[in-house]
Order: sequence, then C-alpha cells, then structure tokens
Amino acid sequence: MGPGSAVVTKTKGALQIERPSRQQPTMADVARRAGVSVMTVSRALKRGTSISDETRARIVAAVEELGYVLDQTAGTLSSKRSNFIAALIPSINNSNFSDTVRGITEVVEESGLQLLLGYTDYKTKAEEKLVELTLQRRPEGIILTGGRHSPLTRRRLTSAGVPVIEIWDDPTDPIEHVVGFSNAEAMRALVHRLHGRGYRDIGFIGGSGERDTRGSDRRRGYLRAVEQLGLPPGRIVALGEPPITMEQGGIAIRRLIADWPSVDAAVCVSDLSAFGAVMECHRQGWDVPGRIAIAGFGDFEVARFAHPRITTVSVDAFSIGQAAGRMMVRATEASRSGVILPRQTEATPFRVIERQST
Amino acid sequence: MGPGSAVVTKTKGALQIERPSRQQPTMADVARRAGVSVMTVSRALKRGTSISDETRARIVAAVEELGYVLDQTAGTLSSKRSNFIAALIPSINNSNFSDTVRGITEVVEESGLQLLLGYTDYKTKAEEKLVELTLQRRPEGIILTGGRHSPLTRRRLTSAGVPVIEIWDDPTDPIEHVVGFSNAEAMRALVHRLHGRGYRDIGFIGGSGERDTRGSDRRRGYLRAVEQLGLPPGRIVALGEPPITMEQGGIAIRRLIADWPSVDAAVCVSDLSAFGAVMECHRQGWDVPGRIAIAGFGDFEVARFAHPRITTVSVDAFSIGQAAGRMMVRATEASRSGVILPRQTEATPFRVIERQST
DNA sequence: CTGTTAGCGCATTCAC
DNA sequence: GTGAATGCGCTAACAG
Repeated sequence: MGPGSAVVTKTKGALQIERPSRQQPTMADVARRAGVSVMTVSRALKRGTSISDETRARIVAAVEELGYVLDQTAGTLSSKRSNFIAALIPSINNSNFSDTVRGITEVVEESGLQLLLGYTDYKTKAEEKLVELTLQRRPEGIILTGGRHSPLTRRRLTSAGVPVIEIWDDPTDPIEHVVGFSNAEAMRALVHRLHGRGYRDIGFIGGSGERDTRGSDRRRGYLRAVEQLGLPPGRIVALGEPPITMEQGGIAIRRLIADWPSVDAAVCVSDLSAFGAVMECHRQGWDVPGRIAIAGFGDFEVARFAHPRITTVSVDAFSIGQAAGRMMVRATEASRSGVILPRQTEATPFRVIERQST
Repeated sequence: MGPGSAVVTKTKGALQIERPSRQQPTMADVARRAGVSVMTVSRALKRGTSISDETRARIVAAVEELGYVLDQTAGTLSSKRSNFIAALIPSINNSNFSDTVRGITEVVEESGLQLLLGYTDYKTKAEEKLVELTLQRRPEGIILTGGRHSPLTRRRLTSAGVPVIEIWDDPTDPIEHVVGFSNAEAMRALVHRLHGRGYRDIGFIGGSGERDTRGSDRRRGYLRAVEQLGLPPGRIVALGEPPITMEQGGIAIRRLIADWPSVDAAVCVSDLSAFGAVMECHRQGWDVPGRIAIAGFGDFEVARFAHPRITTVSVDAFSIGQAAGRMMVRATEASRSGVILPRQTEATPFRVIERQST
C-alpha cells in the first residue's frame, strides 16, 4: 500500500460483515458495527435530534473505529440542502476582498453554512465559467462582486432558484439583492475634497477599458467631479488591463507630470497605484504633496503605512461582508420555507480619509 | 413570484409531461422534451462521448429551453468522481499564495478539475475544521499549505484515500507528497549574504509563537546562521500573532534599534514587516541602508516598488503552484486506475535578491 | 449510437 | 427513541 495515502486497512470485526476495505466506509458499515439502523446513525450525526445517549455513544465509537466520514454529496442529493454558499471575488490578493470574505464567513458559519470561494481574475468570461460550475454544485446562495455580468451569467443566476447578492457596487439593474456603494460617488467625493483643499488641476490614474467595472465607475465619478467643479479636463492616464500594479502607478505619475506639468494633484483608481506613484515621486525627488498631491482608493494597509501616509477612500470592506452574510442567511432561511424575499439593497458607507499625501 | 430570483416558469410543451415548475428541471425533463433516454442526455452533456450530431442538437435545444443545469451532486454520487480538488491556504490577502493558487488553477483546469479554495487564517483549529468539511464533499485531492497540522487533521487526511500535497514547506514527516522548500535554509542564506556584504550585527523581526510555522522556521534559520557566523546573538524582536503587519514592522524596527543600538542590519519574517520597517526609518530620519540595512522575505510587489527597493528572498510562488498542480493531476489520474503513487517530494528553488535596502 | 437496469449513500416519511 | 421503505438525480455496465 502506498505510503500515507491509501485507505487504512481495518481488521474486520469478528462477526461483523464489513465491505472489503480500500473503499471508504459508509453509514451502513457504521450501523452494522454499532448494531443500529442506518437511520439512527444519520440522526446521531446531526445535532438537534433525539437519540439516547447510550446509542449515540456506541455510534460515535463505531465512527471513530472505522474512520467514517460523512458523505455530504449523498446527503445533499437526498435532503436537497447543500449547506454551502459560494462567493466569487475578482482577486485573492487584495485586502479589501479579504476583509469582505472574512465578514461573510463570520456571519454565515453561525448558521451552519460553509463558504466556498472562487476568484474570477477580473474576467467576465472566467466569472461566467465559474458561475456555471458553481451552480452545478447546487449552492444555497451565491454572492458576486460587482454589478456587471455577461447576459448568460445573468440568465443562469436568475433561473438558479437561489438567492443572489451583488456586492461592492450599486448596479443600475440588479440581479436580485445588493450590498454596496457607488464607486462613482465615492470618487467624486474624493475629488471634491481635494478641490476643497485648494487643488485646482487634478489628474486621474487608472486602467484602460471596462474590465474592472468598479475601476471604470471610479473614473466616471472623477470625470463628473471635474466637470462640476470646472477643473481643466483631460488629465487621464490610462494604463493597461486592471488590476493596475504599483509599478504602473509609478509609470503613470511620470507620464501625468510630463504631459500636464501644471497638475497639482492625482487621484488613483486604487491605493496600490497611488503607492507606486508616491514611491516614484520619492525616486524622482518630487515632494508629495508639495510638488503633487496623491490620493488612492480602498484604505489598504500599504496606504496607511507608506511614507508619506496616503489619502484614500475607506469603504469598510468587512462590514460589506457582514451585511451580505446576514442578508444571505435571511434569504436562504426564507427560501427553505418556500418564501422568496423581496429585492433588498443595502447601501454601505464610505468616507474620505485625508492623510499626509495631500 | 419574487422578482428576479425564482425559477422561471415555463409554458408546458403541448404534449410533454413536465414536472410542476418552481423545481429545477432534471435530466428526465430534458430527455422527455428531446424524445430520448436519460442516458443519452447524460452522454450528450459530456464531451468525448459518441452521440449523433442530430440527437445532440435536439438535446442541447431542450437544455436551453428548460434552463437545465446539470446536478454534479448526483453525478458525483453515481460516478464517484467529484471533479474538484481543494486547496487550503492561510490567507487570501497575500500575493505569494495568490500566485501559487494561480499556478495550481492553470494546471488542473486543463484536466477538467475545478479548484475549490479555503482559507485557514493561519489557525490550526480552523484548518482542522476546514479539512473535515472539505473531506465530506469528497474532493479528488487536497493541497495544504505548510507542513504542520493537528494530529486529527493528519489522521483524517491519511485515511481519506485521496492524494495529499503539502506545499511551501519541507516537512520532516510529510503526510504524503510535498512541493516546497526549506524556509529555514532560505533565511539562513539571506543572513549569510548580508554577512558577505559586511554586516556584522544582524537582528530578526518576526512574530511570536509557532502559529505561523513557516515564520518560525525562518527564525530558526536566522538563529542557525547567527551561530554559524559567530555574530552577536539575541537580537530578536518578537511581535504578536502572525501574520505580522506593516505597522508591527515599524514598531519592531524602533525597538530593535532602541534595544541594540549597534545593529547594522535587520531581516524580517516577510516583506510586509520589512516594508513597515523601511517606512518607519523614513519617518525617523534613519537612512536605509546607511544607518541600518533591511531585508524581507517573499518578493512581494511592495518590496519591489518601495523606495528604497527592498532586498528579499524570492521563492517563485507561481512555480510552486504549477508543480503542485502537475503532481496532483498525476496522482488523481493514477488514483482513478487504482494506483497509488509513491511519495514524492519536489524541492523548489529560492534565491536572495539584493536591492537598495541593503 | 442508443436504451435498460441497477445502484451510488444518504435523509425523508412514515411506521412502531 | 428507533426502524423500514423509498427515492433524490445521475452514471456505470451491459445489451442491442
């Protein structure tokens, strides 16, 4: 037998008839060994069921001896409850989404739901595939990041018959429930704040295209603010595909200053690019905020502890997760009683945090 | 019907008998509508099976019309193939693990395996629970980060009957397969390199305790190097529970210099704490590397683009993922033919990258 | 290329 | 508090 990996061969119980090993033991094996019916084992293994202490003890012992592991796959088929929800996030390298996931986990676990994660890499196509595969596993609910999806994805989610929550956005046409905020509004607020501090020529650093929909929403917010405030337009440096890296932030700030020497401030699509920009200014000998002020988005750790500390928009990612988790628990519980909750939208707060970089 | 979420009500086909809606359609519904047997539908839905083009077209049409979604849960039960592997990582906010996951995904998806993620938050207890729940879903294989686990976790994995791969470590007593490197050796190499550059009083910044096992391995490597090189001992600043934050890196560098003013270099358990230390030096007006050299671990983006750029140990996280993915594909394929591969250990390279901070 | 039969492992439903 | 029968939705194995 291969080292460490194979099924442990059990000595057969004297008078017990057990299936040839190498197979995982089933409930029937446990039942035989404990001298009870399969149904009793099933009951013993879930809390909140009435079983005599003695019987339960015998069953637990048999489970231990056989190394029995419940097969959820069969349970799900039979009970039509999979006990998990899925959350799809763009990236697993992002403290914002990490906090959100932590929030979801904390809430749903209390209700006995497991959270399964998938990441889309900011790609609509990847999201589409992921939604398809996830639905095949029959989740009890599904949480998506962002409010724009392929038509096929929308159709699949709409007819999946489980609660759907979109987070981190304010979709104009939600699939069902929403927990989030307007990325455009948040960015607009940031630009207005900089204007209030006296900055009069403000540039924008972000990605190209619409792949990161939250990123392009932020660009829209910037554009609106510039228009409202009558600031000089056109100061946009668009780099490649999102997510924009620190390195690209550095490149962008050089280009911004080269193309429009009069700029006195730059807002960046995220703290990562803002950080890259600030570090590049160090290297170039440009004082921040003396020569140019720089602000980011997301309140990442790197913005909080950079020198100078970077002005940003904080969105309380953890709360988004908690709120989505609570909403999901409510929706799945209702769903189980055959009730479909009316659409709900929960707006989460954001706030501009001014620091040394502006 | 609730807005957007419920099953789309279909008009019943004229002579077709379909189940009352509100339920998800099953293969039987598709079969009836396409005028074929259930088995033929099953075949049509997986590639590599021989079905006449015409029949397949009818089936695909029926699937579309009904909005049918395959139920993997039933398929898994019947075929004993779940088509997924699980990877458990400590954190979903870490570019190293993110790269590793990307590597795994890329490889296993080619073989039609889906990757499901779980995160343990660096907690052995959370890992234990996660392993239990994951095994209940019958993955075809499981990838764990790190080489230390609770005895119960080990037992469960050993008897699960599926391939197990530990990554990012060099366990003294592996559960089964391994793809990784020695964190202690890597840190030792870093200290030796600094010594080669003339640094003679080197401190260590890291977490307390053993919760981050890779972190404590790195500390061991540091201690060994200091001893081998005959450097002054005891220069260790231990902060709280891992993972150590940027903020803690800043606090630590102050304490290090306060307690041992003679230190001329500091190695940090990760690039994040190194970054925090470098930024704090900026604030304190301590030149890096003039007053003190600082090095990190992991080759994170933040180390690459900080000013000054931070010396680090690069471990090629993406390759670890690819190698683990390839190993997993081999192991699951063998497993399906009833073969258990002998234990394998694949050592992945690391290298010290010297930058401006030393 | 297509259909029939059987059963995967469990939980629901009803007995007792 | 416990047991027996039944079926969840699908695929393996075989037949044609």
